[in-house]
Amino acid sequence: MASPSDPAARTAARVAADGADAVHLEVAVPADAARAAVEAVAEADDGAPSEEEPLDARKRTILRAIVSEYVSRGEPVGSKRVVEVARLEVSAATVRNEMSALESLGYIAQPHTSAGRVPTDKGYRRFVDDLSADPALDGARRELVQELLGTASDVEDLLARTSSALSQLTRLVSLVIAPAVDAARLKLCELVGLSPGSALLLLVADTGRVEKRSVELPAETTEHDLDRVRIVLSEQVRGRRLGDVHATISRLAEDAPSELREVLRAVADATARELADDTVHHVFVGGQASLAGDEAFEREHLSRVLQLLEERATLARLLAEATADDRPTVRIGEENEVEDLRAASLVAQRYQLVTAGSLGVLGPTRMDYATVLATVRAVADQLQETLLDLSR
Amino acid sequence: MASPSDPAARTAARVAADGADAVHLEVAVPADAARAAVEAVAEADDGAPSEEEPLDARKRTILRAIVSEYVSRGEPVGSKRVVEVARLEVSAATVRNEMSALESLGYIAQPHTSAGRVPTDKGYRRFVDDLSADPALDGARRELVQELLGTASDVEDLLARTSSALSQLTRLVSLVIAPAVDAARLKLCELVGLSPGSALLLLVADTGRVEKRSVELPAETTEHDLDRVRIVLSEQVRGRRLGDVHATISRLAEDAPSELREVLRAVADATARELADDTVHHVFVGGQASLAGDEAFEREHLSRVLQLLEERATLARLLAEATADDRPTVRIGEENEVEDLRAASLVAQRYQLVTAGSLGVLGPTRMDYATVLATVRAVADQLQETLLDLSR
DNA sequence: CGCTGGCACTCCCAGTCGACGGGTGCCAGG
DNA sequence: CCTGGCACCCGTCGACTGGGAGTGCCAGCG
Repeated sequence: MASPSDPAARTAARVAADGADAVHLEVAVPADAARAAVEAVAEADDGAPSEEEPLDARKRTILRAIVSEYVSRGEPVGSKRVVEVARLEVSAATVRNEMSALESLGYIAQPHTSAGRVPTDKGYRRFVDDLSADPALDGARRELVQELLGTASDVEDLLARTSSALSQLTRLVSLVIAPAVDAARLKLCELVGLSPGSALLLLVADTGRVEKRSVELPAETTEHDLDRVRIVLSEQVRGRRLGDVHATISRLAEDAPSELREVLRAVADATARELADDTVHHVFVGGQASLAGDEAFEREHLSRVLQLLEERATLARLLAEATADDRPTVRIGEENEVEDLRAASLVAQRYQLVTAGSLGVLGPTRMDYATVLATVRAVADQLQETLLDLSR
Repeated sequence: MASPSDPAARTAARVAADGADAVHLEVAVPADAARAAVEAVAEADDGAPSEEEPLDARKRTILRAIVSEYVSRGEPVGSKRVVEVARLEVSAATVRNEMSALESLGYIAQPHTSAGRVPTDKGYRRFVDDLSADPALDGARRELVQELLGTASDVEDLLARTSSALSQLTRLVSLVIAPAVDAARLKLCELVGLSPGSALLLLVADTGRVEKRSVELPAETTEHDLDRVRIVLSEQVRGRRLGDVHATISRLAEDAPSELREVLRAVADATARELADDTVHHVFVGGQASLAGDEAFEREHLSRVLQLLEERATLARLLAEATADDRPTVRIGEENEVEDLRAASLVAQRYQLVTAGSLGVLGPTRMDYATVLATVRAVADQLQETLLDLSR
């Protein structure tokens, strides 16, 4: 599989090509088969990190087979198919008994009596927990990630491209939120007069992020006043944290000569809005189109999810909350608090810069968790690296 | 939102609500067939594309009734209903004859033999052309527009909110593109060192728009060099047009002392990308969710349209091209060159600032053109006014 | 005791049939 | 030129049916 003349181009072509009828995973299945064989013999009891009920090796194998088969085929999978795909040496009837057990444990369910089985949220959860610690992305894709994110003209552009890459690679909705800025140090604080009554306040952080706010100036403000304010600001604010700017300027206003006080107050007002609006504007969403193609979402439902994707503030909260620690997080179906996402899964990871931002993808619960996890990890790593490069 | 007694709002709500059980019809095929038939018989007016054939008053009334009834109800409308809704003093049979005539003229079509009639693209076109010159928005909505757009902290924020307002008011996909900047005058040109190897170039236009580009500095650049470059830039570039910046800085680089030349070249490089990326980043899209609710778009199709909405560059081109003159533009179905928009209509209008930007909405051909046109106009007007205020 | 093949059963799905009804086109008469 | 009447067309809906996939259970086997 790995001897191409032009690896990057080939991967790109493949990624582009198989979109039509979604054969998601090439990674997971063969790996599963191999691991299944081993565990069937060994049956080493797992360390049981959280409160998972013990599942014997064969049950685990069967569950794994059902999940990956259902993910790739999209149809309920029956006992016969399980035998084939998991290469089990037992009969379908035996598997049926096991499946019946798995069902009463809540890992799988049948859409209708006498249809095949489908993983439940709990089943997916178990599947994900049982995944090998860190699934790696295959070389070609990793190269593609590097190619897509290696260069960047500025942070914002980079994040936008990250989002685009993520959605292209996974064919899911991608979410990227910019690192919070309140801990970043200010490199520049500038006030630009646009017209007699108004000015623009510019704040540039050492991460390269630029915030701007228009300021309504008192009517009697002179050019000269403005110059003085500019100097004061530039001197006093530089080097401070963005989160402290409002307090700093407010204090300046109190101590300032009366003719400058009003102007400084206006500037302080402008910075008050800063932190509230802040993250909101910096959520990047890509690949909504993929949702429409997915049968998991009915019209009505689809519409609500798309609406959710437009509420940047909610999204930011959602993602931030899901990436509380450093490890990749998977929220499956009902595990999502948000009502509209009960049929969806979120795979997210944090990335570090000065402060952490996060990124992830959102898609139907029926997704190829192994590959998606690997991709999210790889993209997060690459993003972090490029960001580091950028502020090197 | 608007009060429920407000007729326009009621219409909008109804249109939005009954999407669920609307019939999907292929307008194109029967229309083509009909037109072919006509041309075979009549073969008189082949060469006249944009000229409207005369239509007697009753036919116009009937067409109008069919369009508005179909838009609000979503079902093919029969002769009997036309009589009711248009309050005609003739019998259904008579109307049937007229409808038959309208059909062979290509204004309406039947989805299947012996179903009611549905407007063709040509029918909508005629309907729109026959609309009273400028449909006004009712008071309540106009107030709402003002409320939504009256205040703004900066241009970008304003445009984002315009987009949101537009999609909420029309329940369609909204598109807003920022005014092109190359004619705007620069108020500030600043170079901020972020780390030894890199800096950030800031350009602020008198419209309040901020452009930023990161610049890779030559390794040997000193703090002092940077200060000198900063002064040169600040002096030489201020007041110029954004479109001329690249040329100006390139010239500066040639004339500069050798130790500054490389730095200025790097800055010039950064501004080269300016105009290309420019408009791309400043397209605001809102209300995608409304597409999902609409039966006019099949899954596959929906997905392609959503994808189109993510290609900002294409969108910008599309919209700019549609708003060549000052008047509101309506592109109905097949009138759109873009393949994926054959089932959609675009209603757009330009707004003026220093240079023109444009905004509009995109939705199924089956939309309430009168209300939508009025809304687009009102929003464009209000936006323009607020922008003017902002740079007063 | 666990595994197996066999078997009856359940239920979805796709296709067929027929009644129904809305809407049309045409025609003969005012 | 308009009208009521009438035959006809066709899509929709419900009922019915056969096929098929998958299950649960059971009796028998190693």
